[in-house]
Amino acid sequence: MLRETMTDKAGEVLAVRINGELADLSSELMEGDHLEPVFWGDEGAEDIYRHTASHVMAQAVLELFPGAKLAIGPAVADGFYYDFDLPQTLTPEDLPHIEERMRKIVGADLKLRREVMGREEAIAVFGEMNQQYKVELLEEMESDEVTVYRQGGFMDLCRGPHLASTGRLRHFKLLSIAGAYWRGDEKRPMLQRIYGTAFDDAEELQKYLRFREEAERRDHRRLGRELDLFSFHEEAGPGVVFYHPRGAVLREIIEGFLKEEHRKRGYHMVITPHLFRGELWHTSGHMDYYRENMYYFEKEGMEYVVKPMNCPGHLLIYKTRPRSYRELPLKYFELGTVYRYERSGVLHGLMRVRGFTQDDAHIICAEDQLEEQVRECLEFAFYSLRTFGFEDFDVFLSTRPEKSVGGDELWEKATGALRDALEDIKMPYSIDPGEGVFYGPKIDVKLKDAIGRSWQGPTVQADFNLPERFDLTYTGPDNRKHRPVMIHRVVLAGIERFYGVLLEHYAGEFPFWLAPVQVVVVPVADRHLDYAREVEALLAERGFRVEVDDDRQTVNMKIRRAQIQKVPFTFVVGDREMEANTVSVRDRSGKDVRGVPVPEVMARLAEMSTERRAIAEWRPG
RNA sequence: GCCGGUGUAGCUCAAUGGUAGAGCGUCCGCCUUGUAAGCGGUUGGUUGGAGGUUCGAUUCCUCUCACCGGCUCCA
Repeated sequence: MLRETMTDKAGEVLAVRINGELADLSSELMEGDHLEPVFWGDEGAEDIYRHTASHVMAQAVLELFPGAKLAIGPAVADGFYYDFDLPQTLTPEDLPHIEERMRKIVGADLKLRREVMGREEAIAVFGEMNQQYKVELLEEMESDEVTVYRQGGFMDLCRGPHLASTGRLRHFKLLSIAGAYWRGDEKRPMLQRIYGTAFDDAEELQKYLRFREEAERRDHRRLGRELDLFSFHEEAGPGVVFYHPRGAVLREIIEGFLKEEHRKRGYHMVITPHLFRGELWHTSGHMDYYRENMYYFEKEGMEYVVKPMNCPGHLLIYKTRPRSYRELPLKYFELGTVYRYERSGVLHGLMRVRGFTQDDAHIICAEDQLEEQVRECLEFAFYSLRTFGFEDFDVFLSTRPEKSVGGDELWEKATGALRDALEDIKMPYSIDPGEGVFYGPKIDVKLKDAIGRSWQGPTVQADFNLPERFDLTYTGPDNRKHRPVMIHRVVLAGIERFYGVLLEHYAGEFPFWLAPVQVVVVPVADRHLDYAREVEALLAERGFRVEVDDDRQTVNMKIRRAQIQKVPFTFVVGDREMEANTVSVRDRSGKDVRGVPVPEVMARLAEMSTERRAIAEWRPG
């Protein structure tokens, strides 16, 4: 029946949809069922394909390591994995062997057969096979019937659906081995996870593998070293960043942008200390809800905390005098450096550090101003991200977490305001249940970089709790005291992380306005050095970041060095240029234009710079 | 923090239970250079750290630190 329906493309059909539900190709049909074929590329097809690949891998592992116990093995975003409890530890050298065995299983073209089984029976069967993890899963299941899939001598507890046979699997690759806790719980046994990926199309697999190489090429840790931007030091401890001169320049540009844009929008810049008494953190609730992330110590019998957040400091400033409703919304902005303890295994270059600076602001306003303020924050955030070259975003609304302060009513009010603001600007979003901060719900913006990866970006958090804890008030038009609400928000968020994302986004090839070194002037021979210096001085006077490569090296070598350093423009100056007061402009793409008059060069560069244009090429014009 | 891996010159990487090596870089010469590597020489290491086994350890063992891939957590 199915065969006939699928006609000549039958060989390509991976599964079917019966009345909209994905199902095996071998499913039995009922009268009146609506049937759709599922091809590679259709929604859900990848998951089915990779899930089958994970079964084949499990079979291979079981054959190679007879004592293996199976945990779970789902399809994930870019592939699949399977967790095993093995009598021995795997090494990367094992992967090719497992792959080879997988190919054998694929070659044998084993049918995957679905079978419905009583839960008790399944517990007995898997118990017999010493598959205690499967037994544990079964014991927690609700329904009396479960499904298993068999292929050859291999059997796995599985909901399906699957490909019809192992022979249907075309292109796959095992990628890495990692540790993973049983059910993600660190109190449970550590299992060995094998990651892999699978595609029906060879070209797509190649594309994915190239994507991984590209990601490696863009790795900010590598670029940070190659471009001499920043470093980490074992003797200074992990998770704290040292910015080199060039790296500090880029950071200054980012911070300069932030200061300017905040000023334009009516924020007041403040500066608060890094070390406070513990008392303040008890008032704020951090000591109860954030303690495990904080650095604190005692001196002369007094408890001190290295600030993990900037909010309490800003509230102290608010409280220095009585406030009027006329002052609201009051917006305090700080490039606030905070320190948070992160478990040693989670640190990752600039993306996850222990000391970082946030572009942090706290907006204290009346309740009826909340929604508009949230909206302004979002607009500010999107404007900033676009300026830095990010165009694609995903937005999430995170609701009340388990550990939290404040009553239900406050949480509902705050969550409602965030939702309304999002709907107001017609920004599509999804809900992240329980992912809010302990003092309030939040909006998270994730940004997509040049190769499609998602990164945590701006957050906007509504907070009805801290104003209460700190007893914030303002005098209303009615001459009575009112309780303000506050917004915590960051635009680029942790500057370190944003810096890392930016580096990877551009693969170190920054647009002109962001490049740490914008121009290298290359004199052809010694006699052109003075002229090169003149050009350098002219550019530097206008605020451009320029260097002369005065090394006694060939022009080729000096150009090569500038190119490797990803400097946007190289100006070559020799006899002809010196004579005519011009430079020859070479951009990063390798294009060069000879004999451009210096005034023209200056004007063009100024344009690129002040407009913060996302380019660094010399276009004819 | 946990599981696994890695740690050799500034960088990329060799080597081996018996004197630790290459390329690039550094530095010094020569070359005076026209759009991605000119030539020659020179320098460079307590093999992450501490202990142990051994006649002898960079290699084997223990502890420790950092990093990498994950788990978990987050800006």
